[in-house]
Parts: sequence; C-alpha cells; structure tokens
Amino acid sequence: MPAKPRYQRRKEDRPAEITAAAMTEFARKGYAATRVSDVAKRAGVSKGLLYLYFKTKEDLFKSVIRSVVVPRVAALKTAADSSGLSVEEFLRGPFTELAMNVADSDAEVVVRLLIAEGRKHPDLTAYYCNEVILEGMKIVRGLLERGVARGEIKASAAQEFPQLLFSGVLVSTIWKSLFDRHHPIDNKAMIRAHIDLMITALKNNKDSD
Amino acid sequence: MPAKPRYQRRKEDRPAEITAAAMTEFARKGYAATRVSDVAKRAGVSKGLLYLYFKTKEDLFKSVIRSVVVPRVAALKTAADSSGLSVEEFLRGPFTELAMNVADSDAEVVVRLLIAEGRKHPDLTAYYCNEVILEGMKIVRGLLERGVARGEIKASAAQEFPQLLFSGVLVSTIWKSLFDRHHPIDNKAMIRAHIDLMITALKNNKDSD
DNA sequence: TATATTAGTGACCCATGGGTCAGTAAATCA
DNA sequence: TGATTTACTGACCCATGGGTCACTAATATA
Repeated sequence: MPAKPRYQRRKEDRPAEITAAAMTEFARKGYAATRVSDVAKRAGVSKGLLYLYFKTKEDLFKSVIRSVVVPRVAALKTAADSSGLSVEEFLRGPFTELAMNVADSDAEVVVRLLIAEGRKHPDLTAYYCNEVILEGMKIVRGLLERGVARGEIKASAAQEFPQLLFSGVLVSTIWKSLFDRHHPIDNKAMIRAHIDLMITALKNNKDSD
Repeated sequence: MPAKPRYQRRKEDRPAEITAAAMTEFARKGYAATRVSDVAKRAGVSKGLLYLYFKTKEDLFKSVIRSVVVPRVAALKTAADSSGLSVEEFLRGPFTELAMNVADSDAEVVVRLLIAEGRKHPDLTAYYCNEVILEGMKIVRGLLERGVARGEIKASAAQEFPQLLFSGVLVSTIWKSLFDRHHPIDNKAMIRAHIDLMITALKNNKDSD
C-alpha cells in the first residue's frame, strides 16, 4: 500500500491560492508586519514554492492589489455602459451598489493597503491612479456632463472634481478599519446619506436658498 | 585653549527635537521603513540618547502623532466657541481654514500614518478617535442642529453623520500623498468645491428639484 | 518499469535594525 | 580644583525575516 503522497503538484492553482492567502495576512497585519513564511503557511505551501511564483515580497503585494482591482474596474465600466440612466438613477443604482460592495469586501483592505504602502511602490500607484482613479473619474464626469446637458442637474464644481463623489466610500472604509470597534456606525446608511447629500447638491444651484 | 565641547547637554529640548526629526522621517518613509538610527542622526543625537527619552520606537510614534494632534484639536475648539456664526459662515470661515491647514501641513502626514499604522496601535487609535474624531463630530453636529433650529438649513442625514463634512479634506490628503505626482490638482480648490456642495445640500431639501 | 522532468521542500544564509550598556565627558557642586 | 552627578555616546548583541539552493518526490514519458 503506497502511503498517500506528501503533496500534489498543482501548478495552475498555486498563484491564486498564494495571492488569496497574502490578501488575508496583509489585511490582518499590514504589509511590513506580514512574514512571507506566514503567507506560505496559510496557502499550505513552503516558502520556497512561493518564491517560485513570485520574485519578491513586493511582487506578491502587487499581485494582491491587482487581483482585487481588476474585476472591480471591469464592474464599474459595465455599470457605466448600461446607461440610459439619469444621474440620480445611476447614483442610487449601480454607483451605490459598487460603493456598498467596496465598503464590505476585500476592496476595503486594498484601499487601506494602498494608502498605507502606496508611496513605497510608485509604479503600482501609477497603475492604480490611471486604471482605477482616473478611469472612475472619467466615467462620473461624463455622467455629470450629460446630466447637465439634459437639464437633470445644475453645473457645479463636482464636474471638475468628480473624485468627491467617492469621498463617502472613503470615509466609510477608513472608519470601518480604524474606528468601528471604538464607535460602531451603520456604514451603509452613511454611504447612502452621502449620496443623498450629493444628489441634493447637484440638483440645486449654490445660489439658491 | 580648550577644544569646543563635543556636545551640549540640552535635556529640555531633546524630546521635541527628536519628535520633530521622527515626524520628518516617518513622513518620508513610513513607520516600519524608518530606522531609529536615522531619526537619531537627523536629530543630531546618538541612538542611545533617543532611547533615554523614548522607551520604544512605538513610543516615539505616539509622540509624533500627539505633537500634531493636540494643538489642532485646540484650534478646532477655539473656532467652535467663537460662534454667533451661521452654518455657512462657520463652514466658509474657520472650517475652511482648518481644512486648508490640514491639507498642506504636518497634519497631512499624521492622517496618512494613522490610516497606515493605526490598527497596530489600538490605544493610540482609541485616543485619536475620542479626542479628535468624536470631538470634531460633536462640534459640527451641534452647529448643524443650531442651524436647523434657526431655519438656516434643512434637516439632513449630515446631522447623523457629521464626519461626512470632513470627507473633502480626507480625499485631498490622500490625493496629495499618493496621486499628486501622477496627476496634480488644485487641492484647495477641491476642498472649497466640496464645502460648496455641502452647503448647497444643507440648504436644500432632498425632495426639492 | 526505468528515465526524465519539474513542482515542491525546508534547512540555511546573512543583512537589517531595534534595543542595551559600559564607558565618557559636560555640567554642577563643595 | 577636585568630586559627583548625569546627559550623552557608540560599539555591541541578537532576534527577525527576506531570499536561496541543494535536494526530494510527484508526474509525465517511453
């Protein structure tokens, strides 16, 4: 009777499994405080194997970021394309959905990691800036301009700074990661409140009273 | 002729000087990547002396945070007390001033450090949450309630989530630290834009059109 | 069943950097 | 002008953890 093999060779699945394990560890302890050996252990793999698939720890970090960001960007683009929607419909529909999703998923960790470690990885930050931030801004800006043209909303500085539309999610993310244990709040309600405020602001001229 | 002394004993000034040096180093490289010896060198002091005034590296970190936070909280309280101001006057006056100040000073670094390292220092985070965040929220909430009572603004979810008023500064801080080199923006204009939007939202009911 | 290939292992190397402490010299005091 | 105190130095210690590599064994092939 042959003893069961000590391990199986699963070349295809290893990178994804290791990336997922790294995600978990980074989320718990941050980048610097996470040991590569812990990631390996969580992935059920030796440290040596990890270094077969990832050249360095930084490489692993980048892989974690991309694994979360790439599908999210795709989702945003899809949402933006499905739109004969009005500004309000878009913001209350797909936009809210995305915001909620970011607020309680892996993406939350990525936002935190990027803020924390971004400056040490300039090429990663550049990638993120172009592929996520500027892309997101372009979509929202386009939406707002169309809304103004259609007379749904008034012109405002939100067109110049569409990133402000995302500020609610940002607050929610940071709150969740830092203060929620000390002072828990209803994050989804807060995100909804922010979108409400923004919609009200967009519909009304700032000179009105 | 006596050679000039190799060093002077300056017990009073050392802690502040070391804290300032640490602030600079942490700002450049983050907490984990900063070597205690680098801080000492910048402060013009030996590593041994640093450990005479600060028990651990973490201790030093806490000192940095407090050194920036404490005077800022005082400023906010003062601003809040000087107020027969209307909501709009307060937001366009002292509040804007504080926001601008945070956006281009040491405070920016502290915000980043707290987001990055906060979870590893729970007692520091608790302190910050209570002394800064909840305090700031209380002030803004009080202001909003008074504004509603006086009929200056409409009731809104901003009363439940006054932290949303600060979301513009947060976006600005993070933008500056991560994306400004890739895609520079006028941060002060953005902060002003955010306050404009908020004021418009506060003055108008969300059912209006 | 022998041979070749390569996924996978884990003991090891060593640079790094937080923290210590025996000693030094600047100020203070008698 | 010694004697005492203590702010200050810097060489040292050693735990930590990123990264390597000689080896092992699971699969593929003939």
